[in-house]
Amino acid sequence: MLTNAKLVFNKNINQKHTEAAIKHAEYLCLQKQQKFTSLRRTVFEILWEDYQPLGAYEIKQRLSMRLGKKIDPPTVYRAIEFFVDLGLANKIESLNAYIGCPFPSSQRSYIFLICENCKNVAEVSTGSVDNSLALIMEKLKFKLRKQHIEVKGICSKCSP
Amino acid sequence: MLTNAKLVFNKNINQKHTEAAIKHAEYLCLQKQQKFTSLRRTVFEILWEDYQPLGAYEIKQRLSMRLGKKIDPPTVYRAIEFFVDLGLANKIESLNAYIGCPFPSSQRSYIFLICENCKNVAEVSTGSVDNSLALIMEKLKFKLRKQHIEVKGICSKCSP
DNA sequence: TAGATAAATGTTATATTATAACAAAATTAA
DNA sequence: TTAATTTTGTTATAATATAACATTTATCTA
Ligand SMILES: [Zn+2]
Ligand SMILES: [Zn+2]
Ligand SMILES: [Zn+2]
Ligand SMILES: [Zn+2]
Repeated sequence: MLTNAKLVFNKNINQKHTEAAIKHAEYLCLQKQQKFTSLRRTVFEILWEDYQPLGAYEIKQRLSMRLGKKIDPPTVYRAIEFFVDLGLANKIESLNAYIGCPFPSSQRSYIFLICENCKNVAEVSTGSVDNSLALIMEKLKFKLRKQHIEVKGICSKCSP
Repeated sequence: MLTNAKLVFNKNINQKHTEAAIKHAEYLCLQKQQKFTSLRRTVFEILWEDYQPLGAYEIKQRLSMRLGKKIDPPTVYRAIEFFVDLGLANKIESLNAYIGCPFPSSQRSYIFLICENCKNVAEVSTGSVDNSLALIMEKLKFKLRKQHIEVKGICSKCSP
């Protein structure tokens, strides 16, 4: 029953979650003395608006729409980097895409489940894989700073 | 003691391993009715020559040197794709780089250990992480086709 | 508050990674 | 040998990302 894991599907993300994410971002920025500027807020909202991985240029386009002016790549990449550095967003490497992090305060790491059929991405936070990994890293005397797990296959909704 | 894991460091890769990898590639191509052409062989050798992740354009340059003529990107990407599809090479997503696979026939999957200091990459094949992952995927009814794990930190040689 | 300092954003240009589309050559099949 | 298939060559371009410097905005200090 996944008692030791948390799963986040995009369909389950709603206005409430988004608002909570924004609140959390505001709080974290305050705590870390970082500025949650208007531009950054807008990018953050975009990252959450349908909770799907977005490419930088897709974000750029949406940002441009919202602000009613042309936006250049560095503007977007800077905002993305800001949130990734704070752990409030993640890059999905195999998609070159970015997504808000639903477990920003978790000490655990995440697994991204990428459905090759519907293209939806879910994110699961779990301790068991973390533990297995940590054990191996310890044996290898590898000081783990960051782990990144992406899984591709077919999600439950897409399989018969 | 890592009895249930195999680790491959680039320093431990030598001529013998490379030759074995080539033999295996030849065999697999024969088995799958794929052609291990001269061009592909050269790319394969490059992928193994110092067993470090190489970007496509680095491979392109080395290939160009070896063949003494200009090589265009599609030529390189095709060869890379050929080996990745056969499971004889892997892409390290966070580096946009490619590396020969030292466990081509393993049913297990791999973990890439990327040292942020010396930039070396090791590859470890282990069952325990696989099992943890498989368990979660089963619970989530996610049909796992492929998993990809990248770990960043400091390797044993670089830590005091 | 004025002026100095630092941080964020704007702007232009360019680097890096990857693929589309079509042509020619080489291999394999009929 | 001709036809079909696969591989490689070639040209052009798409997609992703960053460097460098200018301007604006926010923060600090005197
Ligand atoms: Zn990438
Ligand atoms: Zn996350
Ligand atoms: Zn699906
Ligand atoms: Zn190292």
